[in-house]
Amino acid sequence: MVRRLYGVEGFGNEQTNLATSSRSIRSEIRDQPAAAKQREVRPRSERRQQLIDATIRCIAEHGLSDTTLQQVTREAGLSQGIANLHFQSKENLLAETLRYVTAEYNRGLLEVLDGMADQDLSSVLEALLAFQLSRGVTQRQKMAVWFAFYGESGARPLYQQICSSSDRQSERKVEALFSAVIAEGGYRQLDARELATGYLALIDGLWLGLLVTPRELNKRRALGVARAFLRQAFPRHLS
Amino acid sequence: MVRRLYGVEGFGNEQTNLATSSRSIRSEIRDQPAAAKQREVRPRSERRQQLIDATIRCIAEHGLSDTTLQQVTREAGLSQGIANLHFQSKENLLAETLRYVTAEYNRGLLEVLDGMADQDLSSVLEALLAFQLSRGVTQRQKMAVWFAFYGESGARPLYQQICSSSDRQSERKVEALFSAVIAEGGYRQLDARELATGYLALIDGLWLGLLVTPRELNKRRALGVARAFLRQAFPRHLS
DNA sequence: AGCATGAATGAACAAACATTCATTCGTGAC
DNA sequence: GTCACGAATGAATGTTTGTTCATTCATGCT
Repeated sequence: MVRRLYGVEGFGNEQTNLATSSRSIRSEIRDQPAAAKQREVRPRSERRQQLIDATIRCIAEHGLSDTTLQQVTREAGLSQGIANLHFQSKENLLAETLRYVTAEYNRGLLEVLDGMADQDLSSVLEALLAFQLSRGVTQRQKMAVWFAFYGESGARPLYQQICSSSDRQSERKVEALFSAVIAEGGYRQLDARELATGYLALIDGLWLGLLVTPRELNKRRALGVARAFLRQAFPRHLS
Repeated sequence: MVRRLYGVEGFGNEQTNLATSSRSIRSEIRDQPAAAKQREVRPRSERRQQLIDATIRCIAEHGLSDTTLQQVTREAGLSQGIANLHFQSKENLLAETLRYVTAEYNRGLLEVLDGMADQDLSSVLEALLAFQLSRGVTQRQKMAVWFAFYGESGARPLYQQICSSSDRQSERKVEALFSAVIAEGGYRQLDARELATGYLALIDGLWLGLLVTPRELNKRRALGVARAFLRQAFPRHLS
């Protein structure tokens, strides 16, 4: 529409085609032999996931501030406008990326806690520790994304909303587990809610340490610290 | 230099002056009566601090991604180019802001721990808790800045370096305090370093909770959780 | 085989950005 | 009072960015 103000229709086309072919010729000379870029049609959900994955990689590598749509679409091996096509706006792509990362984490947590309903509580506690400090959860790429959004959430209500609903969900699950452990172990003096808040804050802090000071804190030490916390609370449930 | 390529000297000046005065006239009509903005000369250090303070407010309000030099200089009530004049680049201004915030925190921590060297250890522990969850440290403005940089530090070596050197400093101080408490209380089974790592991670996690989920976690509850952690570890030092 | 659909492309655009620098003007020395 | 210094200003600049949309083309239906 706006472009119509400048350049007649037929001429516009010729101009575009000329520019395109001269560009192709130049790339053939400087880059690989033309790269034979072929257009591929894929279902919407697949494209969206492809773009979310690329966004995660870009945030981890360049930070949230320096992540651009051009980087994301290049990382995904797709064209400029495709992010807007599938997500309408950059803002929306970022929000969906945050939603995806938090949902993935909560799904994993649910699997651990609900999938072990028949096991003894000591094993569930160990499984919880193992999951929260597992390779998948603590990989730099994921933590970088997580905390990039946390950092912005102070100023962005939408991010804050997504993060806090995720937090509430996991806190409830952990609190329920701790309640069961307290009942079984007869740890009369403990408050399940307070303990869950403390444990999850400790885990958040350890993740932050793994991200920011990897020299000082590695996964093994973090696991030791977290286990010590649970052992102090539930001495009869952890070795 | 580049501007010289375009527009002759005398003409350029006239153009500039014209644009300026027509703008002033328009603002006089729409805004306050000309506002009489007067130029003030102040020492370099004062201007730098003024800009750092404005940067903190901008990051807290708009987030690190959306903080621009125009916002910062407007917030400071100064002109466009002054940030570059005193900090060379935006990148440098942000780094100096992070340095300032971390230094301020570490100075406060030092005052508490070294200033109470003559007091009994129970009081020092209480003072530590009180400081880390004090009004000054936990105000949204400061925490927002803190975590905004933490979030980006995964991708920015400079931020990571500043944050981690600050962390190391405070960890050493707290570890020394815990060592003394362990010796005095005869808590044989405890490892001061592991406990300090855990305690500081817990505090980080609580700060994050205060920032992201203020509905779920307020300062009083956070203080309760942190005190419970220390009471579990040092029962004979905390009520 | 031909056609209609809409996914994919990428050049163009407007807005926003950090940075530069000629100019202005407050300030202290004489 | 005059002068020189340099802090402060803000218009101009070039670049980068998100977004738009005319065009291209793969795909499945008839």
